[in-house]
Amino acid sequence: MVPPANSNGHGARPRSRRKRDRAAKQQALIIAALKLFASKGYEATTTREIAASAGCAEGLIHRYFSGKAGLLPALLEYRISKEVAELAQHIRPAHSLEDECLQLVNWAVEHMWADREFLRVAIPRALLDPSFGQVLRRVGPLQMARALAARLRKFRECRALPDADLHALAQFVTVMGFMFGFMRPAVLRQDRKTAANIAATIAKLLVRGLPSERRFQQPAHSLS
Amino acid sequence: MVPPANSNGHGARPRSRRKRDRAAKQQALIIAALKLFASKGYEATTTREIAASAGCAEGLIHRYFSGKAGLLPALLEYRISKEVAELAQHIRPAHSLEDECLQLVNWAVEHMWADREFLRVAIPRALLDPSFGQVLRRVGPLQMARALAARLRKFRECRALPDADLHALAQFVTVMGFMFGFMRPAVLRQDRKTAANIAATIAKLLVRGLPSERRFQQPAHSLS
Amino acid sequence: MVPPANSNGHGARPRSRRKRDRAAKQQALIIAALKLFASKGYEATTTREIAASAGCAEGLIHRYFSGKAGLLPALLEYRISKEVAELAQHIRPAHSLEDECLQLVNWAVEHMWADREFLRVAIPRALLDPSFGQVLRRVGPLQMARALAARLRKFRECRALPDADLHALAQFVTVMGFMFGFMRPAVLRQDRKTAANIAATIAKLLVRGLPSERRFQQPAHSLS
Amino acid sequence: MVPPANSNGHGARPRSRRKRDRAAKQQALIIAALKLFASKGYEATTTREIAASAGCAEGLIHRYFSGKAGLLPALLEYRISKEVAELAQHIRPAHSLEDECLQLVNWAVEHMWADREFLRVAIPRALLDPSFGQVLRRVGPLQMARALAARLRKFRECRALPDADLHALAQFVTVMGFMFGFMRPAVLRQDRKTAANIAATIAKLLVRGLPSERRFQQPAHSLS
DNA sequence: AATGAATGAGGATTCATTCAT
DNA sequence: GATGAATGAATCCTCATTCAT
Repeated sequence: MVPPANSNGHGARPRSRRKRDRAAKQQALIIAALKLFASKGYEATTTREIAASAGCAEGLIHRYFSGKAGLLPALLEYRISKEVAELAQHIRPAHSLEDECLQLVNWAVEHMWADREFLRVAIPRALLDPSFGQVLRRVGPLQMARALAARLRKFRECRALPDADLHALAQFVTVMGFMFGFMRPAVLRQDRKTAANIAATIAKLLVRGLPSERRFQQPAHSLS
Repeated sequence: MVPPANSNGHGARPRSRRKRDRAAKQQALIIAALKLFASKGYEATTTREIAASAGCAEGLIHRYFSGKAGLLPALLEYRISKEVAELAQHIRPAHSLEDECLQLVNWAVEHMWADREFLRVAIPRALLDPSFGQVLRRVGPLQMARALAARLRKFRECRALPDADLHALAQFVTVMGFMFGFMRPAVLRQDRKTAANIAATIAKLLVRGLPSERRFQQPAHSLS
Repeated sequence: MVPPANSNGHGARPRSRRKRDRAAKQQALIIAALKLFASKGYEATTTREIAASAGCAEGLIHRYFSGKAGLLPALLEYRISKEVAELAQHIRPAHSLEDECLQLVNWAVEHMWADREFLRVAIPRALLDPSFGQVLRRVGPLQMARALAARLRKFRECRALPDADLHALAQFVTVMGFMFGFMRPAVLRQDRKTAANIAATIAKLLVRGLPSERRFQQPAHSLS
Repeated sequence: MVPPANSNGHGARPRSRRKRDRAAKQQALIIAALKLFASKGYEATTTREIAASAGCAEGLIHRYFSGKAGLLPALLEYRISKEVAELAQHIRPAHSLEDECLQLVNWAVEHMWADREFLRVAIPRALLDPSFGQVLRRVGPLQMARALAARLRKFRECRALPDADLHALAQFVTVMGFMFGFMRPAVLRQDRKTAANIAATIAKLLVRGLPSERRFQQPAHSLS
């Protein structure tokens, strides 16, 4: 919905003050709003600041988004449009379910940290606006968990895992990502490394209980 | 900062009354602020509303807390003073580490839900004010994790558990509580029961990997 | 200022079309402005509304009338150009001065009511802009009174009437028209019929004192 | 409703900037608003100007009148509260109906002129707000006509006058007052003297047709 | 000490006007 | 010449804070 960057083919010339480039201005406003809302909060950010930071007129906020409030849904859409499905495609599957889990937790932690600006804006909004919260759940943890589950299901070890457990595992990953990639470092100001270590330690604790190829390979010794 | 309910064992009238009144009004203001901040957000709540809801004059907010902003630290302190150490004392230790973990996760979920009003106020604040975030970490997850670790250490099974793992376990419990007791139901509007179920499923997944008495008792069959 | 409907007898196409279009758009803008100013007031009407209602671009208001304010004089001129001298020509002279007066008062009441849209715009303007007021007086009551006086002078009864009285009589007619044709029904929301009746009753009161053919002819009987 | 001037008994001392005198401030605001609305129009007057002119804070306009718009009804009430019944009591009855009529027309002209500030505000409002127009009719011409009719009825000559005529006569007086005391001089910028003369001439025209003591008493000479 | 009336800085929004297309 | 997107000055109003009572 939010049009892509739209660089005008020409090298950015002195460019007279008045330009007509709706898409670019919209995006500039959204990005400026994201930055400002994230750092000072929605209420404390003035439309004037946003316009100044985006390099355009205050009035455009009202023309394009019909008011300051309209920037919030636009923000959500913008982020979704960028993110869709780039989820777990950037990392290669590990060789074992255990390693995959550990790797995914690490990835989730990084991912959430990378997304912290958006989360800083979205979470306070979700607290105030139930419908915003619901949408956020759908496009956030729900979507992510689905993608993760799809990835995990490919492992042979999972054959022995009930579906509910598999989904729980996926959720576990998102939860660890959110807590130790965002809440702890970005909200509670815990050292990022410390947070990541805790996440890894917890993940290791959990993977111990997962079905293991190694164990499958030595079924004779297996307990039952 | 917030005077306790009112000591002054003596029956001295005029002074005592004064003090009692003052303390009562302070508390009334704090409680009113908590309720209003939680439901409408800090910025959208006016000092007039708070005063009205607390049944006293607007000016008192400034006299007692030196402004609207001063209500936030007062809120934090008030909550701490109430909560200290009531942590895990209300539930009896389970008979096994496994059961204890499951039980604690359940408890943590309930606990966070019960605390949701405070969290609704505190989290957006922590996002905007780093020092608030740090304090919150100390009085929140950190304190809780310590208490939980102390509880867990009592279990014999933990002898085999490195200290880091034990702390990770404690953190795991707080994380599950926060996510499925607060974030999911209160922020992302997920059904509370659903959230609690996911928490329990994840917890079961994890406890499988924990050292177990049963397994210790039957070392012969144990895997390694 | 407002070009006439379009002269240019020749069939020259492109230029002529242009002119016609231009004139048509100007008139459309004026009419749209009249309607909107009359119903919502000058200030509450936006140039965008006017342009939309006239079916052309906002910018034209500035090109043709050099701004919103320029529509007001244009409005005045437009109305004058339409109205000039159609004054008392639509009704036939009565047989006596008395009847003529009554008839003219009725006519004036109707006339002012028919003109209410313009008056709704013009009067508030005259209140704010002295020069507008003066122009309005000249093209309104003054012109009308002159035309009425010319008409009345034709009656034989008026020979006995000083010129001042004759002019006063003409003014009386315009005043009654304005008050009971516009002010009472359009501004003070009095029932139109009621207003017209009062006007007629007052007029009858006045004509009693006028010189009368009958009385001159039959002075002996006069008193009865 | 609007409390009277309320001079505080003390001689106006240096008087610290901050005073608590609701009634006085309300009135000051109303008077400032009347003056400004009358001279620049309602829309062109800013709340800041009003506050400055009244010597108090802008916010009070919203506290007392709940917004700029609230000043209009307040204005109406204020004017009514002052005016009630002072109507025709300031002039002594004349000795004949004729003289009374002439005298009343003069008075009405003066009265409307004295009220021009209020009328300058009220009439544009009535044009935009039907209910304002209705109220205005009731408290303006209607009330005035009633008072005038009561006065006129006392004259013996009126015994011969049907009630409808008597009321028409009263209306005639108000109409002349409004037109030549307000519309002509204040709106159409006609010279005040000229306007008053026309009013007098018209009135003389009308009184000629009224029943007359003299004529009744000396019917024989009447015609002259 | 408590009250709440008064203050006025600061913000979102509207809209006439300009000007790139 | 016509269009309507962009501009930003100017407005009403809110609300934390002050302070007379």
